[in-house]
Amino acid sequence: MTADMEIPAPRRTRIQQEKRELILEAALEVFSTNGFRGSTIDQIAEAAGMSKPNLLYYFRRKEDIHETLMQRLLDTWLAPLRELDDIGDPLTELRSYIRRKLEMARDFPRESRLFANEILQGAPRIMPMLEGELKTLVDEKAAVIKGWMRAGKIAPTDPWHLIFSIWATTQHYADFDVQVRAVLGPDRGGDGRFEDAARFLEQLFIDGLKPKS
Amino acid sequence: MTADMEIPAPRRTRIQQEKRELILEAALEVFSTNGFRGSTIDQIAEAAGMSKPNLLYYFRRKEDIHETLMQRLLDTWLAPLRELDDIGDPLTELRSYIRRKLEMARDFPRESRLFANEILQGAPRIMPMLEGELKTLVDEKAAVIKGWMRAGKIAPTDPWHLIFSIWATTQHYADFDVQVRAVLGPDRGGDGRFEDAARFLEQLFIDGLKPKS
DNA sequence: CAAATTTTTGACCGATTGGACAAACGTTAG
DNA sequence: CTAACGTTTGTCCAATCGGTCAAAAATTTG
Repeated sequence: MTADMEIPAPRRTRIQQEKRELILEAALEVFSTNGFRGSTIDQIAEAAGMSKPNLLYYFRRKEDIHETLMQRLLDTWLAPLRELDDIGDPLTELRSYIRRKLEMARDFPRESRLFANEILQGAPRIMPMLEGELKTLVDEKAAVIKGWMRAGKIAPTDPWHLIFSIWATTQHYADFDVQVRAVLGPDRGGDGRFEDAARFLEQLFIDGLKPKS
Repeated sequence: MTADMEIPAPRRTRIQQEKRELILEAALEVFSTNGFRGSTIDQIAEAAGMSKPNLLYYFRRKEDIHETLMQRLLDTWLAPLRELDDIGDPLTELRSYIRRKLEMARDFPRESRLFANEILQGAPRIMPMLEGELKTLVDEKAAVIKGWMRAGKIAPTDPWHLIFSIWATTQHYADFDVQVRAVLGPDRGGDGRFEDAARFLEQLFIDGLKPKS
């Protein structure tokens, strides 16, 4: 595509695979909390329980780690949207999409923050993917949603901004978790906050704020 | 409070004030796009059109710039929420809050990204403010909103998560601007995207997605 | 066992970083 | 003019950074 693919190097040993996984796990932790430039190889090496030269034996450059991490992330990150399907009731379909995204924010907050960091800095490393793969997928799903609107199944509005609002509201609970917990306080900021959020978001997206009366 | 307040140094010259403003303006640009650790004093100095030692004559440490920037930010950042008032129609009041927040995302995207960067990294420098000033303000406004709900003016739901969702959806257009523009493409990603967003958000928050029928 | 190969490490390097400092420069007041 | 003060800069420094390298250690292979 835009550049030559990474050589599909034959990961020899299973041990080598495992060490690479170990490094990627440690790097996810470090990168997601400090950003790319804010993270050092030493930090990642220490988190992975090995020396810096040893880490560089498995990944030649710091960027290689980040790139590998980012490539994996994107697949799993877009999976929920890919599942959004034309079969079944539209409102139910959207409800489950919101729920899936919120579960991802709960279960994979580091991945969410890694992604947010990248976008915040102007997406220097994944811009082609945003304009290509991501845009294609969103356009496709926007068409599906537009179909639902034409069929009178959901209120007519802008499908793209609808998708943005789902991303924003759900990922907020991963990216801004510190703030959410600080504002909710010790009582309501516990594990229950995701269920509260799920309840609220469902109501917001389905019924809005206008009183029933 | 937690630490000794910054000494209210008597900013002597008006020229000195102006130079400090110049530096803060440049630092806002640099910090908001590279994060704190990703930014260098040299970058800020160059953006401000002066040499590094000269910059360090006005701010002794890199952290001082960031701290000053952050303190100013917080005041203006919470202003829209402070304006949320109990007088007037609740739905109208919420509508204007959303509009004001979206305008801030449009007009002050750098401030939004600076704040997002800080939160993403765990809010190491403003945690006390989140648990103190911010929580107090949000709790106060949540009480106002709860009053509206009890009066049947808006649908009963969780006021805290409502505020979160407004923050998330509006700031998304500043923090994830690159992604928004990439997905919308050249046609719809132009200046009109904020008006589209305003229209969509108003409908979402007032009526939700359920068809009128 | 021994040879070959893979893995790990200590030592090191050049570049960049935040910051210090004294000297030079400019401006203003007497 | 000149002394005092505020401003600017070139130079320097120690710490940290990403990354190299050769040699040691461990493991695999025959």
